[in-house]
Amino acid sequence: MPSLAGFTATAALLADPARSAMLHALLGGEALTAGELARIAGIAPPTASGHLAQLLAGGLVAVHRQGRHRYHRLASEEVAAALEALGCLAALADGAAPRRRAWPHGEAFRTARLCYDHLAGRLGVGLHARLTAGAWLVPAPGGWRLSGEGAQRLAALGLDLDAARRARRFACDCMDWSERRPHLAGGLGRALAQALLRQGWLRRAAPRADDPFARRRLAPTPEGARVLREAFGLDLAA
Amino acid sequence: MPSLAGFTATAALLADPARSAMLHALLGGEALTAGELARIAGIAPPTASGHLAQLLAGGLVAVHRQGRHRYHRLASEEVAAALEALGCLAALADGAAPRRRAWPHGEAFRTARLCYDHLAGRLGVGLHARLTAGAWLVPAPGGWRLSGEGAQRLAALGLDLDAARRARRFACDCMDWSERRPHLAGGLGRALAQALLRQGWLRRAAPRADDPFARRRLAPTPEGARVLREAFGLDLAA
DNA sequence: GGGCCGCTTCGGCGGCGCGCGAAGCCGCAC
DNA sequence: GTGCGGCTTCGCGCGCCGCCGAAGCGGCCC
Repeated sequence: MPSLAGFTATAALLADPARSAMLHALLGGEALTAGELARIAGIAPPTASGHLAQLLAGGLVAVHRQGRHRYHRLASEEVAAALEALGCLAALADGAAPRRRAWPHGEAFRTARLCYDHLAGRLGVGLHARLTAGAWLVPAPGGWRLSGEGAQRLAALGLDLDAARRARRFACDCMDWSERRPHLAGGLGRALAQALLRQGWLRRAAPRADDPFARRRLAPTPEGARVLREAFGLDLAA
Repeated sequence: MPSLAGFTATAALLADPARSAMLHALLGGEALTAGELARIAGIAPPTASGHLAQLLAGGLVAVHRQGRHRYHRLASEEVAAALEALGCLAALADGAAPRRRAWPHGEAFRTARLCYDHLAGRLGVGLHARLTAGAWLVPAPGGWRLSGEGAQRLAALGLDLDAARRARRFACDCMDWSERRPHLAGGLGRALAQALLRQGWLRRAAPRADDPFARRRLAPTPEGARVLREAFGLDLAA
C-alpha cells in the first residue's frame, strides 16, 4: 500500500497549471522536447526545465535523448489513466454532465493512430512485431534494414522504398505509449503509413474543433482490414 | 472537455496531506464527522473545517447533517476511482511492483460489507429494495416501520426485533457509497446483520494488518446464498 | 435555563514553491 | 576552432496556502 506522502507528492505534481498543461499535451502520445513543452505551457525554458525534472523524478514522464534535444513522453499508461480519472472528476465538479470519459483518447485511439508521420497503436505495434518476427526487417546499426524478401513484399504493397531510403533514418523504433512496445518510425514507417492511406486501406478521422487529436485517429476500411490480415496476419479487433 | 484550471484545482485538493488523509479515510464508504476526520488527519478542528469546506466546494465530498454532527462522505464513485488511479501511480513511483489495484476496495468490497453495524454493498442495497418493494417495510415518520407480514417473516429468520425496537432509531436509510442507493440502518439494520452473521449465513473476512478494511468485508456462505435467494430473491452474483 | 460540545469563522504567522534572468554546459554546423 | 542554439543550474523575490488560537454560533442534555 503506497504511503500517503507518496500520494500527496504525486498529486502535487498534477496541481500546477504549467505541469498539467505539459502532461495533457503529452496525452496524445507524441514525445515532445522541453522547448515545445515550455511554449505549450506558456512559461520560460528554465521554468519548464525545473518542472520536467520534477515530473521525471516523480516517475510521471520518461525522457529520451536525441542529439541536443530531449524528448519527453508519459512514463506509463497508469499516468494517462490517472489524468483521465482526475479530468473526469474535474468535469463533474465543473457542473458538466456526468460523462464517463472526459478525454477522447480511449479505446479507439489505441487501435490505430498516427505518431508524427508513422503508424502507432495496436496497428503500429503489430506491424513492427510481424515485420521483425518474419525477418522482413533485420537488425542494422542504428535501427533496421529490409531483407530481400521484406523489400519485395513491401514494394508489392505499393510502398515507395526509394523515398524511404532518402530519409535521415531509414527504419528505427519509436516507443508506443499505449502499448508499451515499439512501433516503426523513420523513412520506412512514413512510407508504410502513406501507402496504406493512399490505397484507401486506412482512413483518417475528420478533424474536430473540440478534439485536437481526432486528426490523428485512424481506422481501417473493410478492404484495408482484409489486406492487413492477408499480408501481415493482423486482426485489429483482437 | 474540462478546463485546465478545473483540473489543477481538483488536483490541488488532493495534494495536501491532511485532505488526502481524510479522503482515504472516507474510501471505506462510511460517513465520518468533521471531528473524527480532524483526528484522523492529525490536525486541529478549525483546520479540518477549512479543508472540508474546500473539498465540499470542489465536489469531492458530500455532507449530511444529523443533529449537531455533520457527516461527510465521498461525493461520487468517480472520486474513489480518481483516488485509486492516483494511488496506483504513486505506488509505481515508489518503486513498488506494478500492481493494478493499489487499494483493496475493489469489486469484492462492493458486494457485501459492514457499514458501522449494518449491511452495505449490493447485499445491503438489495435487501433494502426488496423489503420496501414487498411492503415488509412501510414509510413512517423518520424512517420505516415493519408491516405485520414483514415482522413475521423477519422474526422467522431469527432477528431480535425487540432489541431492534430499543434502538434510538428503528429503521432509516443510509446512503450506500458504492451503489448510490440507500441501504438499511438503525436498530433493524443492526439486527439483520447480526442474525445473518450469527446463523453463519454471512462470514466476515479475517482482519489483515495491511488492509484496514478487511474486517468489514463480508461473504455469504453457500447456505447463506440459498437463504438470501429463497427469502429475498437476492442473487449477489448478478 | 444553564452548561457542554461540535463545528465554523476570523486574523495573523510562517513556509513551501513557482516565477524569471543570468550564467554555464554541451552537441551540432560551418 | 568558432559560433549558435537547446537545455540546465543558480539565486532571489513574491505570492499563495496551511496552520493554529480565540471567539462566535447552534444543537443537545441535565
